Amino acid sequence: MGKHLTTRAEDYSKWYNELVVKADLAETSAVRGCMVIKPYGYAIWERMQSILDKKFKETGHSNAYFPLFVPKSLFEAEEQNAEGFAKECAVVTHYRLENDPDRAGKLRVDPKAKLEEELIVRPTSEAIIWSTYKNWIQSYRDLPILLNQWANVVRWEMRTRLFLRTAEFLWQEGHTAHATEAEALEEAKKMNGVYANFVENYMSIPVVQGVKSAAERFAGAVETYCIEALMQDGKALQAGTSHFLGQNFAKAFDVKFATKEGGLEHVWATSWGVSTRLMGALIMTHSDDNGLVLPPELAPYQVVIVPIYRSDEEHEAIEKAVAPIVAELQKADVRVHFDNRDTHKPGFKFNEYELKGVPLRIGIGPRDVANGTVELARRDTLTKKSIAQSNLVTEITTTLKEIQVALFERAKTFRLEHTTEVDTFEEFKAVLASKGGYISAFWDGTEETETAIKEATKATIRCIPLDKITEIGTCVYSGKPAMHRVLFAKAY
RNA sequence: CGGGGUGUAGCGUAGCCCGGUCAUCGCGCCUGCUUUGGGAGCAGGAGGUCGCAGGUUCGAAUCCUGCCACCCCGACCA
Repeated sequence: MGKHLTTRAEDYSKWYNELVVKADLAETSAVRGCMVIKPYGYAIWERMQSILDKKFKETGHSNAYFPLFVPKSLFEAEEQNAEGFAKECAVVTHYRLENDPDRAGKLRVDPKAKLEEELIVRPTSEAIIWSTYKNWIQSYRDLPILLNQWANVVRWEMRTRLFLRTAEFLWQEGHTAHATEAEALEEAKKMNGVYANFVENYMSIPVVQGVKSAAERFAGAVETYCIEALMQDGKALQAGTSHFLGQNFAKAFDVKFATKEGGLEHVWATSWGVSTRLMGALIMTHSDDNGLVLPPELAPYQVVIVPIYRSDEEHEAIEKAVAPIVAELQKADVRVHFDNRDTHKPGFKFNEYELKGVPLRIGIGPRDVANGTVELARRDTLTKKSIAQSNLVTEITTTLKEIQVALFERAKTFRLEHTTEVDTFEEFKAVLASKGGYISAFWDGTEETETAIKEATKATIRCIPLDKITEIGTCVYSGKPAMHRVLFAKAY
């Protein structure tokens, strides 16, 4: 068993933190709970951003940007939302510093510069955006509004973890306004589907699409759709959410529109988001004891070329052989990197790129130059084979596609093996304690039962799957009638 | 904010109980030579207010007090 495959939280956590740092993705910063995303980690995030951004545009959305600060009066307008985030807000109370009269060379907050009204650093932007939409919407002709923003938000969490939960994180948040309930509901479902498609096809992470129980729902939402992923330690991770907000925000911010028929109605809303937390999901889903494993779609470099030589003559011959390979791969839109550094030995580079998860590695030395071959190594299977340079581009483009699918299938198999149907609470607890993962069980639909199970086991309802089968059963906890199974798990 | 743990070079650590050639070792870094198909070898070298502030003592990494930071578990949470 690899050391990464452990359900011991402490060990897994240590493995995860070390990997994030060693693979050069990110590190903790001196600022409480915050993270520095390093160039390599950010390059992966940029890949994710560009793919998602394209999908948003394809589905009719535009990008915009709204302020970081939300005046307290606006923030508290939608009460459920405000209450939900109240305990984790950073608050700006002053706007100026001055020299400290008691400590030379030091500064203090100028007590005279206290703000009339405090500014909340956005934990999410519904409030600031809906206070703006109020001015933009008068008629049904102004609808729908389909906007997205790439931004940072701040949630003052007690305990943080690189990528998974940081005090400040990067994300995108879509905020849409619609004339009808049906259209808004459709939008919320559609964007959840966009997320599922992205996470499965680009990140190679299988997800369950579902809706949240009332207790797990976004504060201020009528319905929360979500995608749920399963990590290698058997814990679930919410990978993205899409909320149908009903008319809650329109009512709170008094956003009405004149209908075609001459009536006046509140606008229907959605919001949806994914964050740098997806980086955490990526790391925890595919990595092994040798480091990160990146799906080709997201890898900043899909192929790295490592030259092996003794003499300058050999080096020159290799450079000459590599040049056309690089050109051809680039022509085929393969992201390739020729690591021609002479400061590190091949063996060092092999390990470095494995740690960084580069999907394919080409090794080329004097033997290959003589034979017209290269050595091609796969990161996901750690296998190597010798192939002819003439077949290289085809071989590589095909293999990259294979890896993309293989990673998904491997993760899906893992999920299947870690999804257990149980019918008694004894089984429920036993499975949770032994192998974790998803537990599919009948639930009577009440919050009391949900809470009782959470208190007894730490497991929560991850979602009510969209593809649930309606059948008559008895609740695993209360024994009361239940209509369908839901997924329970311990979660991040 | 509760419970537990840890702070010694860029990183990881030994020493702490029993105060005194005690600042250890490994990785990394620098120089030179030899190396280069899986994290190179040898030789030499640089790098530390032992988390911070007090106290006890002839003498403190070591004992005492206070503070700070980080990690894990809980509460909170994407």
